[in-house]
Amino acid sequence: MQKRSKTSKPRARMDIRDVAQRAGVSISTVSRVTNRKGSVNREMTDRVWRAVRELNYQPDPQARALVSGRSHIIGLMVTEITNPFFPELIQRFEQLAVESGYEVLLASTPNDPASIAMSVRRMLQRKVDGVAVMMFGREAPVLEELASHSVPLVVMDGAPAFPKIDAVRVNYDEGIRQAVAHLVELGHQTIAFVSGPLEQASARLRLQAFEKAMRAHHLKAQPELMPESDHTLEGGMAAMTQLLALSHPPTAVVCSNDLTAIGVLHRLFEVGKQAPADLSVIGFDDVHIAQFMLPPLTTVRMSCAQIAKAAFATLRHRIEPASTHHAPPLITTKLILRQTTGAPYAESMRRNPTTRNSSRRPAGRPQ
Amino acid sequence: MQKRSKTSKPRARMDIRDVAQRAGVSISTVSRVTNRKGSVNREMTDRVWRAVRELNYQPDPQARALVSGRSHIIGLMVTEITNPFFPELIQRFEQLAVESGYEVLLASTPNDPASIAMSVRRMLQRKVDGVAVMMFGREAPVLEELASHSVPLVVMDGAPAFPKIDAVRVNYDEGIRQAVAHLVELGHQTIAFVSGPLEQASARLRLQAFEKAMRAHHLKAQPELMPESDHTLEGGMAAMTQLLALSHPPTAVVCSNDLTAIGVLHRLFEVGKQAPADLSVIGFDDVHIAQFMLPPLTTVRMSCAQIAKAAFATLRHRIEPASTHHAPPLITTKLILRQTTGAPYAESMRRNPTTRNSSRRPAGRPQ
DNA sequence: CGGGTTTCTGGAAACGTTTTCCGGGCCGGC
DNA sequence: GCCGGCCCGGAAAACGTTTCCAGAAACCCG
Repeated sequence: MQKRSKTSKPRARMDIRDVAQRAGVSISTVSRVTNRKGSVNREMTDRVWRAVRELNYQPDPQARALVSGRSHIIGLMVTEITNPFFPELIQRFEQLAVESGYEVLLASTPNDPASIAMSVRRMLQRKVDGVAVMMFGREAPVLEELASHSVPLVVMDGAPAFPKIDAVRVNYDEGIRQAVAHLVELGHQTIAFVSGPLEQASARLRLQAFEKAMRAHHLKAQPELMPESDHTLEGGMAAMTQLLALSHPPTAVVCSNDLTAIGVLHRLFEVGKQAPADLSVIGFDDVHIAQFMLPPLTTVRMSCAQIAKAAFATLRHRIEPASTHHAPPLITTKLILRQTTGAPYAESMRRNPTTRNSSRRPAGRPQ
Repeated sequence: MQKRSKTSKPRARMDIRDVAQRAGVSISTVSRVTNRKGSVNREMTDRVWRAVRELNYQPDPQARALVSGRSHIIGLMVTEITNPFFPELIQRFEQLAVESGYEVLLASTPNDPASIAMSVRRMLQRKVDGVAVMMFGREAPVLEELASHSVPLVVMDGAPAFPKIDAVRVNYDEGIRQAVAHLVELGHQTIAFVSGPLEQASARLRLQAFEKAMRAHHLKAQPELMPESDHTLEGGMAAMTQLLALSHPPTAVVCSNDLTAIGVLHRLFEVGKQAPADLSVIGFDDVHIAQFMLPPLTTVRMSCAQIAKAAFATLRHRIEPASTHHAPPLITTKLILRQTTGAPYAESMRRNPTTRNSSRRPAGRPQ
């Protein structure tokens, strides 16, 4: 105890011993009070809290983690950080984490297995309390390694649930069903779907939702109308190039995400055409910038706030089983009508420049 | 030593003691070897490394941090994570950090002082080795608090250098000069500038660069042609609404960032006009999506790779003065010509749809 | 050949917590 | 009134490192 007094210079940070001394109790008591573990006398509790306030004591997370084994850090693994959907998701997730006393360790890895493996090692090494995984395909090895160390895990993706791994579940069907129904109602028959990388579960699920919706309308989903892309702007352009080369090009395209849709619109522009007059385009995600496209992009909205909330809730429940936990809801999706969809073009209106401008407004506007 | 043997169950993680035992040396020696501090016999060094490999030993960062005081964590404070420029920056920065053995702790705070203060506290508590600050105005309090704890600090913003704080310096002048020159060459006389939030240093510097460029061309930068906006899509729209209401609206608009420019384009679309026929628009940043706008956005490019590199290099140099450090270069900016700029409309060409298309290519192409 | 200096090594003390263990006091029951 | 159990508080043992310190060995130079 007088060992402390040897250090002559005033230390910047307060110690648990300082608090104990000031409150006139032992350090064990201080620990018990601040962690709300074990029971201590009411009066002592007050004294301790007072001392904590007066000295502005903050326990050292490192020391705490060293002995307790819990770091109060949550790992966040992201690949496609370029996709504007993710920053929003990240921000929301981080906010929730902080509110619950966790820090967020970021790992924005490229999508190759080596980098991912490296990130996992880092997470393990830092002893994260849990990991949230945002969308990469081939997640199996990651999940396995983390799960084998029994690190709580949540994937924000409708991945088929591994035994010990939670997943945020999204109802892709509803939104995509609405999208296809909308197009059919406008009179479209040949509808294409530009899918994401099929190694990703979410991309597969979206594709399946599309196929299901098409079947529901007794339309054939032909393989050449369903190119596999990669959820990037460039990928969208490439896919559109493919579709334009077909002998019977589609009159409408549903895209697996907004970035793809924007790429499609861009390619369309490059060949001197535009939506919705020459092609109807529907995106997915409803990223913030979608409504600022020219024309504003019709898309299927998926609330990233909901996803972040569900993801964090399930993760937290795994980490602290005591915390209250209402089973997170199925994330909903729904069509947002804007201006990239309209009736399939008729020859009558195609080569008429005056109607082109007026055709910017889509034909039917339910809602 | 035989204390260890009491633990009967096999522990998952390897200890420094395991390594020492296996290599037949003391733990001090192991520490010295793995940290490359102090000098040890060549043969022993080999033995230690071999043991490390064989046991797959990874030191516990928590324990290491506890005693050494260095956490090997770098804080990353971001506000406008919605701005697509930042995800790219974040990813690059994180990658550099990881390559140098650091982790990145993310704090994506809203822009209010309370949240920022909270984030700073978290950083301080986790004993980050350094902090990189990405663009918020009113940074003074943060910087002061961190600096007072002598935490190395770098702001990615041309902020006027505080005494002890590094800043990545950007040459805004060059790119904006090119932008204005380009517009003047096309024949524009009344050129507007939609600025960012002037509490941000970077926004102020961009505005000043514009004013300087205008003066260089003997053009007046009138206040009503320089609305203050906020670097968001919505802000761009609002500013454009203002500009459209003027009795003598501008024929060209330079924007403080791409998001603003996209907002401007969108508002233009809403009133039935378009770039470049009715208005020339130039953005700033050259975010990836800019080239996918319809029409592709002419903008001033600022390399986020360069910024990330410079930021990390300066920060690292502060943290480990030993590390090699070439003074990071002034970040360059330059005009990227795309399709949102053209000659100011003349009545003769306005209502002529055929020339409209051909005017998409900007007239002059300096550079 | 000896003394001093340098190089190398191991032991042990720190770092700031949580947690276990134990003892003492108090209460109730017999 | 005595004993058992229960609550509460303190001492001390971890946790896994780095770092200080001291001693041994080797080396250099006179």
